[in-house]
Amino acid sequence: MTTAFNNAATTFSHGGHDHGTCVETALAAAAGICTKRGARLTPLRRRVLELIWRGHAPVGAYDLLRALAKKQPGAAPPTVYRALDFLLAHGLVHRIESLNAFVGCAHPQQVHGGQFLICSDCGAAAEVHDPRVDAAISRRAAELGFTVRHKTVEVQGLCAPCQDRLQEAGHGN
Amino acid sequence: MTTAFNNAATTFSHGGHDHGTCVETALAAAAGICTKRGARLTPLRRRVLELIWRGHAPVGAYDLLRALAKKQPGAAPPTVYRALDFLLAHGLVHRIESLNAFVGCAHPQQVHGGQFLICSDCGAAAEVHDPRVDAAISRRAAELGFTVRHKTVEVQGLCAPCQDRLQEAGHGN
DNA sequence: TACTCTTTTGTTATGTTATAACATACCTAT
DNA sequence: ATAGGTATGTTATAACATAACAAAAGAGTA
Repeated sequence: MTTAFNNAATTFSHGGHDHGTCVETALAAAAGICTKRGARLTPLRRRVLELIWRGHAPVGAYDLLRALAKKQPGAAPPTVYRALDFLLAHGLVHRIESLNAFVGCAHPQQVHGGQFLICSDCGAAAEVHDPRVDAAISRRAAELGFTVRHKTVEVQGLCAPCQDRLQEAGHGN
Repeated sequence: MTTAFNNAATTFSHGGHDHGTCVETALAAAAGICTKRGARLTPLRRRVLELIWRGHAPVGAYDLLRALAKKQPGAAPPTVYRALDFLLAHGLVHRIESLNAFVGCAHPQQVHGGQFLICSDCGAAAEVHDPRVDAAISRRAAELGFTVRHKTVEVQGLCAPCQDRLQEAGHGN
């Protein structure tokens, strides 16, 4: 299967794609995975996942909480953190360490560490899986006798559309 | 110059090295760099850097604050965060995003992003600079039209000594 | 020296992120 | 129906970080 959502081009396309498709695909995939594993994607967990998939920019736990609280007055920090724990454990979302925020996983079929390109301008985070990056890290760790449990790769910078736009804006100055 | 401190072997050597040398070397290097740049390594900043270099495990800002407060009753969060800002700006320490903590920089001569191997057992973080990792990330970003500003690479796992020790402990079970 | 400008530090308050601990409700299988 | 596990509600607090303004300390100059 080729997941059509959340590659770098889509992630950084700034509304130039049908985001409803991203959300639907992600929720359907999540439901399927949970069923297969006997895990329960409860309404609350599903709702949190849906809120995370509202955009391609990582979302903070308290942003989720505020959104959740609109329809669910009893919501408190543990409500959202417990849902996030579940989603993280099943590889349905990733935590972006450098932002203390969470983003939907583009490839939830198997749990994995992610590599992320994070645009400082539009805030979107694209998940990439470069085997060369992965291999280079694993190789270096092995050389040093270090056993890898989890890799975090987060690259801050500017996505192509934002570069273009900023350059445009610069012409007038 | 070859910096003898804080390579993976030293970092993960668990007291099997003269740590006083690490600290002295780091402080001397920091002093030299600041002088060269016309930056002021004030007693407070120097003290914070020294506290960070007490060990090879990343230290939280509030741990630093508690240590600082023993000899400096007026110390408050901004005291330590401002010192950290200075040290970060001059590349004398790194922030470990996945731990919200700070560690001394092994190669402060030029400001740079770091790659870290972080042992989940002993807590030590070794700074590595693998050009292949760096190149692989840059190459992938370039392919996607993404301009890199800062790379974060943090690998959680087990260092060699901890693996050995845990295996030893396992024999009895 | 006295003045002034800049940098650094002190101080108080608050914002933001995350978890502990215990109570309640809800499924599910016998 | 009921016991045992899983999920959620609820209150409180821990841990991490910054805003805003005041005071002090350094550096250059008249």
